Amino acid sequence: MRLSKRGEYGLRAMIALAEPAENSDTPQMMQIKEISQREQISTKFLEQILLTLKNAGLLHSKMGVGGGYYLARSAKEITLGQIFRVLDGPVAPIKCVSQMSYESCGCPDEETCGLRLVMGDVRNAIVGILDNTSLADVTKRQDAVRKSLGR
Amino acid sequence: MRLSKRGEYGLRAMIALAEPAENSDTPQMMQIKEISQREQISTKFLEQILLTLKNAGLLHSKMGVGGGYYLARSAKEITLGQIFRVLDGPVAPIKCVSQMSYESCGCPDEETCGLRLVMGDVRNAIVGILDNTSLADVTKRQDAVRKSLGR
DNA sequence: TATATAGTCTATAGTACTAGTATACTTTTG
DNA sequence: CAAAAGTATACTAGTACTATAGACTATATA
Repeated sequence: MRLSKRGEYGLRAMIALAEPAENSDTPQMMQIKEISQREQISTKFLEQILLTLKNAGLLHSKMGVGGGYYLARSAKEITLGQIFRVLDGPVAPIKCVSQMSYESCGCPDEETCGLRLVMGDVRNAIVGILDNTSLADVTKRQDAVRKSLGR
Repeated sequence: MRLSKRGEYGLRAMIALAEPAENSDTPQMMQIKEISQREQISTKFLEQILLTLKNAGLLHSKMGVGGGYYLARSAKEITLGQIFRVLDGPVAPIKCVSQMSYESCGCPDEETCGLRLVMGDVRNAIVGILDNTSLADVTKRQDAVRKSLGR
């Protein structure tokens, strides 16, 4: 039940982009290098990931001097589920319970397959979290933890 | 967030072994071939999987004529989580939230890492299902579905 | 005790995926 | 025009996945 490195880095980068800048309430524009240094990610690998996210419509970018990446929509409107699916594919642990990309798993009787029933529950649990957590929710939660730690 | 074929086949086989035989309440002994035919799994691949499960103490076996595999404990005492971990390793989507095999994920500040907080929730949701669902629960549920379909 | 049955064990092979590297663009600003 | 910054592909080393093969060991029973 693993999140790939692409997924992990992509999610971390998106969260970083969602964090409000020092003196502003609006999400910031950041360069690949800034993010890769801050999150300890290979710059070249991160380039690919951000490009994928851009082509999927979750990020916008500006080329040239003073350019960088920024969120395509507000942090409230981008969920972790959207990001995850772009980078790691379907959320479902097994194809026969995937809503977005169903495929039969070849078991003798899908309707009464016990594994399918349970994995459906697992899918729903994961989707329930990822699709109902926005980037804004994440940064809010980070702030709450920081405050509770007195930082 | 994928279940491997090994995990899928292993879980399906264990569920099959947990299904009460026609005229008895006790779990049955089944041969590899029976299971592989019924569940449409390559026999040779299934051999390996059942062996792994046996070496992990979840199955017992009897060699020779009239032999086969049977559950090491009652279906009530074997959870899907136990089977999953033997075949697919840790349940956690990311190492830094794994209880059974924790490892730092190298992010700058683990304590306030938003991704870690959310993935912790995901882990708990999955574990909550897999560790609280026994093979007996699965077969019971299958029966309920069969009945509701009038079979 | 011979024989068929059934599980055990180890090796290996093809394929796909992962996690990057490398390189050569294109666009924008000053 | 030069430098900064993103775009686009191609490539690669390593690992994991999904098996397949073959020889071996234990058991029942005729």
